[in-house]
Amino acid sequence: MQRDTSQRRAIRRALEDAGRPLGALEVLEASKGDAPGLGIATVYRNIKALLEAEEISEVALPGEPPRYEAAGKGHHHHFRCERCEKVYELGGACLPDLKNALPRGFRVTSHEVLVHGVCAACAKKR
Amino acid sequence: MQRDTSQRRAIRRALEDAGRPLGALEVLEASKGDAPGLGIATVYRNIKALLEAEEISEVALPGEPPRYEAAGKGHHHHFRCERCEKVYELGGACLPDLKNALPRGFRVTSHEVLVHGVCAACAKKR
DNA sequence: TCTTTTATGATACTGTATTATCATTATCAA
DNA sequence: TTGATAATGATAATACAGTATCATAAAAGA
Repeated sequence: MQRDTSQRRAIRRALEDAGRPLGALEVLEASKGDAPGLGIATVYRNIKALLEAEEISEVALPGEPPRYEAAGKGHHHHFRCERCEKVYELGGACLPDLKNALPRGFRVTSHEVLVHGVCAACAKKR
Repeated sequence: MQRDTSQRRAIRRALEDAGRPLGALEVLEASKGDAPGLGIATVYRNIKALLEAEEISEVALPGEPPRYEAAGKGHHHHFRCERCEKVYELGGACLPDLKNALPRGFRVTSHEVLVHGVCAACAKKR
Protein backbone atom coordinates (compact mmCIF):
# COMPACT_ATOMS: atom_id res chain seq x y z
CA MET A 1 0.00 0.00 0.00
CA GLN A 2 2.25 2.74 -1.16
CA ARG A 3 0.56 4.12 -4.22
CA ASP A 4 -1.76 7.05 -4.16
CA THR A 5 -4.93 5.79 -5.81
CA SER A 6 -8.21 7.56 -6.33
CA GLN A 7 -9.97 4.84 -4.37
CA ARG A 8 -7.67 5.30 -1.39
CA ARG A 9 -8.19 9.08 -1.50
CA ALA A 10 -11.96 8.68 -1.71
CA ILE A 11 -12.05 6.31 1.26
CA ARG A 12 -9.84 8.49 3.43
CA ARG A 13 -11.90 11.53 2.50
CA ALA A 14 -15.21 9.80 3.26
CA LEU A 15 -14.00 8.89 6.74
CA GLU A 16 -12.58 12.35 7.40
CA ASP A 17 -15.71 14.13 6.25
CA ALA A 18 -18.30 11.87 7.85
CA GLY A 19 -18.08 13.41 11.32
CA ARG A 20 -19.19 10.10 12.73
CA PRO A 21 -17.87 6.52 12.61
CA LEU A 22 -18.71 4.57 9.45
CA GLY A 23 -19.01 0.83 8.87
CA ALA A 24 -17.42 -0.85 5.85
CA LEU A 25 -20.60 -0.63 3.80
CA GLU A 26 -21.15 2.97 4.79
CA VAL A 27 -17.61 3.75 3.68
CA LEU A 28 -18.35 2.05 0.37
CA GLU A 29 -21.46 4.16 -0.17
CA ALA A 30 -19.87 7.40 0.96
CA SER A 31 -16.85 6.88 -1.29
CA LYS A 32 -18.68 6.01 -4.47
CA GLY A 33 -19.13 9.64 -5.41
CA ASP A 34 -15.39 10.14 -5.67
CA ALA A 35 -14.58 6.62 -6.80
CA PRO A 36 -17.26 5.10 -9.02
CA GLY A 37 -17.11 1.35 -9.33
CA LEU A 38 -15.39 1.01 -5.98
CA GLY A 39 -15.52 -2.56 -4.67
CA ILE A 40 -16.02 -3.76 -1.12
CA ALA A 41 -12.72 -5.66 -1.12
CA THR A 42 -10.88 -2.42 -1.75
CA VAL A 43 -12.75 -0.80 1.10
CA TYR A 44 -11.63 -3.53 3.50
CA ARG A 45 -8.07 -3.43 2.18
CA ASN A 46 -7.82 0.30 2.65
CA ILE A 47 -9.50 0.33 6.03
CA LYS A 48 -6.85 -2.14 7.14
CA ALA A 49 -4.04 -0.05 5.66
CA LEU A 50 -5.38 3.17 7.18
CA LEU A 51 -5.66 1.47 10.56
CA GLU A 52 -2.05 0.34 10.34
CA ALA A 53 -1.00 3.84 9.34
CA GLU A 54 -3.03 5.06 12.34
CA GLU A 55 -4.93 7.50 10.18
CA ILE A 56 -8.20 6.01 11.38
CA SER A 57 -9.25 4.04 14.42
CA GLU A 58 -11.74 1.31 15.05
CA VAL A 59 -14.93 1.76 17.00
CA ALA A 60 -15.99 -1.63 18.29
CA LEU A 61 -19.68 -2.10 18.99
CA PRO A 62 -21.48 -4.88 20.78
CA GLY A 63 -23.21 -7.27 18.46
CA GLU A 64 -22.33 -5.66 15.16
CA PRO A 65 -19.38 -5.03 12.89
CA PRO A 66 -16.96 -2.24 13.80
CA ARG A 67 -17.15 1.31 12.56
CA TYR A 68 -14.14 3.45 11.70
CA GLU A 69 -13.40 7.10 12.35
CA ALA A 70 -10.60 9.57 11.74
CA ALA A 71 -7.86 9.07 14.33
CA GLY A 72 -6.64 11.58 16.89
CA LYS A 73 -9.91 12.83 18.27
CA GLY A 74 -9.02 12.28 21.91
CA HIS A 75 -11.12 10.44 24.44
CA HIS A 76 -14.81 10.35 23.63
CA HIS A 77 -17.77 8.00 23.48
CA HIS A 78 -20.51 7.05 21.08
CA PHE A 79 -24.23 7.13 20.57
CA ARG A 80 -26.09 4.58 18.49
CA CYS A 81 -29.48 5.42 17.06
CA GLU A 82 -31.75 2.41 17.38
CA ARG A 83 -33.83 3.50 14.41
CA CYS A 84 -31.30 4.28 11.68
CA GLU A 85 -28.44 2.39 13.33
CA LYS A 86 -26.02 5.21 12.69
CA VAL A 87 -23.34 5.84 15.28
CA TYR A 88 -22.54 9.37 16.39
CA GLU A 89 -19.67 10.82 18.32
CA LEU A 90 -20.31 12.14 21.82
CA GLY A 91 -18.08 14.73 23.44
CA GLY A 92 -17.40 14.96 27.19
CA ALA A 93 -19.36 12.90 29.72
CA CYS A 94 -16.98 10.37 31.13
CA LEU A 95 -17.06 7.97 34.04
CA PRO A 96 -16.78 9.25 37.58
CA ASP A 97 -15.50 6.91 40.25
CA LEU A 98 -14.51 3.76 38.40
CA LYS A 99 -12.09 2.81 41.14
CA ASN A 100 -14.82 2.29 43.70
CA ALA A 101 -16.79 0.04 41.43
CA LEU A 102 -13.96 -2.38 40.84
CA PRO A 103 -13.46 -5.58 42.75
CA ARG A 104 -10.25 -5.75 44.72
CA GLY A 105 -7.20 -6.52 42.61
CA PHE A 106 -8.71 -5.56 39.27
CA ARG A 107 -6.73 -3.18 37.09
CA VAL A 108 -8.29 -0.93 34.46
CA THR A 109 -6.64 -0.20 31.15
CA SER A 110 -9.50 1.46 29.29
CA HIS A 111 -13.23 1.73 29.07
CA GLU A 112 -15.92 2.47 26.57
CA VAL A 113 -19.40 3.86 26.80
CA LEU A 114 -22.18 3.33 24.33
CA VAL A 115 -25.37 5.33 24.62
CA HIS A 116 -28.49 4.00 22.94
CA GLY A 117 -31.38 6.14 21.82
CA VAL A 118 -32.92 7.98 18.92
CA CYS A 119 -31.01 10.60 16.98
CA ALA A 120 -32.44 13.99 16.13
CA ALA A 121 -33.11 13.11 12.50
CA CYS A 122 -35.08 9.99 13.37
CA ALA A 123 -36.94 11.64 16.25
CA LYS A 124 -38.22 14.24 13.83
CA LYS A 125 -39.53 11.70 11.37
CA ARG A 126 -41.93 9.77 13.50
CA MET B 1 -40.09 -25.76 25.69
CA GLN B 2 -42.44 -26.83 28.38
CA ARG B 3 -40.82 -29.88 29.83
CA ASP B 4 -38.55 -29.87 32.82
CA THR B 5 -35.42 -31.63 31.64
CA SER B 6 -32.20 -32.22 33.50
CA GLN B 7 -30.32 -30.34 30.79
CA ARG B 8 -32.53 -27.30 31.16
CA ARG B 9 -32.11 -27.37 34.93
CA ALA B 10 -28.34 -27.69 34.62
CA ILE B 11 -28.10 -24.77 32.22
CA ARG B 12 -30.29 -22.51 34.33
CA ARG B 13 -28.34 -23.43 37.40
CA ALA B 14 -24.98 -22.79 35.76
CA LEU B 15 -26.07 -19.29 34.78
CA GLU B 16 -27.54 -18.57 38.19
CA ASP B 17 -24.49 -19.77 40.06
CA ALA B 18 -21.81 -18.26 37.84
CA GLY B 19 -21.96 -14.76 39.31
CA ARG B 20 -20.73 -13.43 36.00
CA PRO B 21 -22.00 -13.57 32.42
CA LEU B 22 -21.18 -16.76 30.54
CA GLY B 23 -20.83 -17.41 26.83
CA ALA B 24 -22.44 -20.41 25.16
CA LEU B 25 -19.32 -22.55 25.48
CA GLU B 26 -18.82 -21.50 29.08
CA VAL B 27 -22.40 -22.53 29.78
CA LEU B 28 -21.72 -25.88 28.15
CA GLU B 29 -18.67 -26.45 30.34
CA ALA B 30 -20.32 -25.25 33.51
CA SER B 31 -23.38 -27.43 32.96
CA LYS B 32 -21.61 -30.67 32.17
CA GLY B 33 -21.28 -31.55 35.82
CA ASP B 34 -25.03 -31.71 36.24
CA ALA B 35 -25.77 -32.89 32.73
CA PRO B 36 -23.12 -35.20 31.31
CA GLY B 37 -23.20 -35.57 27.55
CA LEU B 38 -24.83 -32.19 27.13
CA GLY B 39 -24.60 -30.93 23.55
CA ILE B 40 -23.95 -27.42 22.32
CA ALA B 41 -27.20 -27.33 20.35
CA THR B 42 -29.14 -27.89 23.54
CA VAL B 43 -27.24 -25.07 25.17
CA TYR B 44 -28.21 -22.68 22.39
CA ARG B 45 -31.81 -23.89 22.41
CA ASN B 46 -32.15 -23.36 26.12
CA ILE B 47 -30.39 -20.03 26.16
CA LYS B 48 -32.95 -18.86 23.64
CA ALA B 49 -35.83 -20.26 25.64
CA LEU B 50 -34.55 -18.73 28.88
CA LEU B 51 -34.15 -15.38 27.15
CA GLU B 52 -37.74 -15.52 25.94
CA ALA B 53 -38.89 -16.44 29.42
CA GLU B 54 -36.82 -13.49 30.65
CA GLU B 55 -35.03 -15.66 33.15
CA ILE B 56 -31.69 -14.57 31.71
CA SER B 57 -30.52 -11.57 29.74
CA GLU B 58 -27.95 -11.05 27.04
CA VAL B 59 -24.71 -9.16 27.54
CA ALA B 60 -23.54 -7.99 24.12
CA LEU B 61 -19.83 -7.39 23.65
CA PRO B 62 -17.89 -5.78 20.83
CA GLY B 63 -16.23 -8.24 18.53
CA GLU B 64 -17.22 -11.41 20.29
CA PRO B 65 -20.22 -13.58 20.94
CA PRO B 66 -22.68 -12.51 23.63
CA ARG B 67 -22.61 -13.67 27.22
CA TYR B 68 -25.68 -14.43 29.31
CA GLU B 69 -26.49 -13.71 32.92
CA ALA B 70 -29.36 -14.24 35.32
CA ALA B 71 -32.02 -11.61 34.78
CA GLY B 72 -33.24 -9.05 37.29
CA LYS B 73 -29.98 -7.79 38.64
CA GLY B 74 -30.80 -4.13 38.15
CA HIS B 75 -28.61 -1.61 36.40
CA HIS B 76 -24.94 -2.50 36.31
CA HIS B 77 -21.98 -2.67 33.95
CA HIS B 78 -19.27 -5.10 32.98
CA PHE B 79 -15.56 -5.65 33.10
CA ARG B 80 -13.69 -7.76 30.59
CA CYS B 81 -10.32 -9.21 31.47
CA GLU B 82 -8.02 -8.92 28.50
CA ARG B 83 -5.96 -11.92 29.64
CA CYS B 84 -8.52 -14.62 30.40
CA GLU B 85 -11.35 -12.96 28.45
CA LYS B 86 -13.80 -13.57 31.25
CA VAL B 87 -16.46 -10.95 31.81
CA TYR B 88 -17.31 -9.82 35.34
CA GLU B 89 -20.16 -7.87 36.74
CA LEU B 90 -19.51 -4.37 38.08
CA GLY B 91 -21.74 -2.74 40.63
CA GLY B 92 -22.36 1.03 40.94
CA ALA B 93 -20.33 3.58 38.97
CA CYS B 94 -22.67 5.04 36.46
CA LEU B 95 -22.60 7.97 34.09
CA PRO B 96 -22.83 11.53 35.39
CA ASP B 97 -24.21 14.21 33.10
CA LEU B 98 -25.23 12.39 29.98
CA LYS B 99 -27.67 15.13 29.03
CA ASN B 100 -24.96 17.71 28.50
CA ALA B 101 -23.00 15.45 26.23
CA LEU B 102 -25.86 14.84 23.83
CA PRO B 103 -26.38 16.74 20.63
CA ARG B 104 -29.64 18.70 20.47
CA GLY B 105 -32.68 16.55 19.70
CA PHE B 106 -31.13 13.24 20.68
CA ARG B 107 -33.08 11.04 23.09
CA VAL B 108 -31.48 8.44 25.32
CA THR B 109 -33.10 5.11 26.07
CA SER B 110 -30.22 3.26 27.69
CA HIS B 111 -26.47 3.02 27.90
CA GLU B 112 -23.79 0.49 28.58
CA VAL B 113 -20.29 0.68 29.91
CA LEU B 114 -17.55 -1.82 29.31
CA VAL B 115 -14.37 -1.61 31.31
CA HIS B 116 -11.26 -3.33 30.02
CA GLY B 117 -8.41 -4.46 32.18
CA VAL B 118 -6.90 -7.35 34.06
CA CYS B 119 -8.85 -9.26 36.67
CA ALA B 120 -7.46 -10.11 40.09
CA ALA B 121 -6.81 -13.76 39.24
CA CYS B 122 -4.79 -12.92 36.14
CA ALA B 123 -2.93 -10.04 37.79
CA LYS B 124 -1.72 -12.47 40.43
CA LYS B 125 -0.40 -14.98 37.93
CA ARG B 126 2.06 -12.89 36.00
C1' DT C 1 6.30 7.00 -23.23
C1' DC C 2 7.50 2.58 -21.57
C1' DT C 3 7.93 -0.79 -18.03
C1' DT C 4 7.49 -2.58 -13.68
C1' DT C 5 4.74 -3.69 -10.19
C1' DT C 6 1.15 -2.44 -6.90
C1' DA C 7 -3.82 -1.79 -6.43
C1' DT C 8 -8.26 -2.88 -7.95
C1' DG C 9 -12.83 -5.40 -8.68
C1' DA C 10 -15.29 -9.57 -8.99
C1' DT C 11 -15.98 -13.35 -6.68
C1' DA C 12 -14.65 -17.63 -4.42
C1' DC C 13 -13.31 -18.95 -0.08
C1' DT C 14 -12.74 -19.10 4.95
C1' DG C 15 -13.80 -18.96 9.83
C1' DT C 16 -16.99 -18.66 13.36
C1' DA C 17 -21.35 -18.56 15.69
C1' DT C 18 -25.72 -20.10 15.49
C1' DT C 19 -29.72 -22.82 13.60
C1' DA C 20 -32.03 -26.76 11.25
C1' DT C 21 -32.56 -31.64 10.64
C1' DC C 22 -33.64 -36.03 12.24
C1' DA C 23 -33.38 -40.31 14.59
C1' DT C 24 -33.51 -41.42 19.39
C1' DT C 25 -34.56 -40.55 24.26
C1' DA C 26 -37.14 -38.88 28.05
C1' DT C 27 -41.03 -36.40 30.13
C1' DC C 28 -45.48 -36.52 31.96
C1' DA C 29 -50.62 -36.76 31.61
C1' DA C 30 -53.92 -40.28 31.37
C1' DT D 1 -47.41 -48.29 32.65
C1' DT D 2 -48.25 -46.52 28.46
C1' DG D 3 -48.46 -43.44 24.60
C1' DA D 4 -48.03 -38.98 22.63
C1' DT D 5 -44.83 -35.82 21.73
C1' DA D 6 -41.35 -32.47 23.22
C1' DA D 7 -36.38 -32.34 24.01
C1' DT D 8 -31.93 -34.06 23.10
C1' DG D 9 -27.28 -34.93 20.71
C1' DA D 10 -24.72 -35.28 16.57
C1' DT D 11 -23.88 -32.99 12.77
C1' DA D 12 -25.18 -30.75 8.46
C1' DA D 13 -26.57 -26.38 6.96
C1' DT D 14 -26.71 -21.47 7.23
C1' DA D 15 -25.45 -16.56 7.79
C1' DC D 16 -22.20 -13.17 7.84
C1' DA D 17 -18.06 -10.51 7.93
C1' DG D 18 -13.90 -10.46 6.31
C1' DT D 19 -9.89 -12.42 3.33
C1' DA D 20 -7.60 -14.71 -0.67
C1' DT D 21 -7.22 -15.26 -5.55
C1' DC D 22 -6.31 -13.69 -9.99
C1' DA D 23 -6.80 -11.33 -14.31
C1' DT D 24 -6.86 -6.49 -15.43
C1' DA D 25 -6.04 -1.56 -14.71
C1' DA D 26 -3.33 2.17 -13.28
C1' DA D 27 0.61 4.45 -10.64
C1' DA D 28 5.09 6.25 -10.98
C1' DG D 29 10.04 5.83 -11.79
C1' DA D 30 13.18 5.26 -15.76
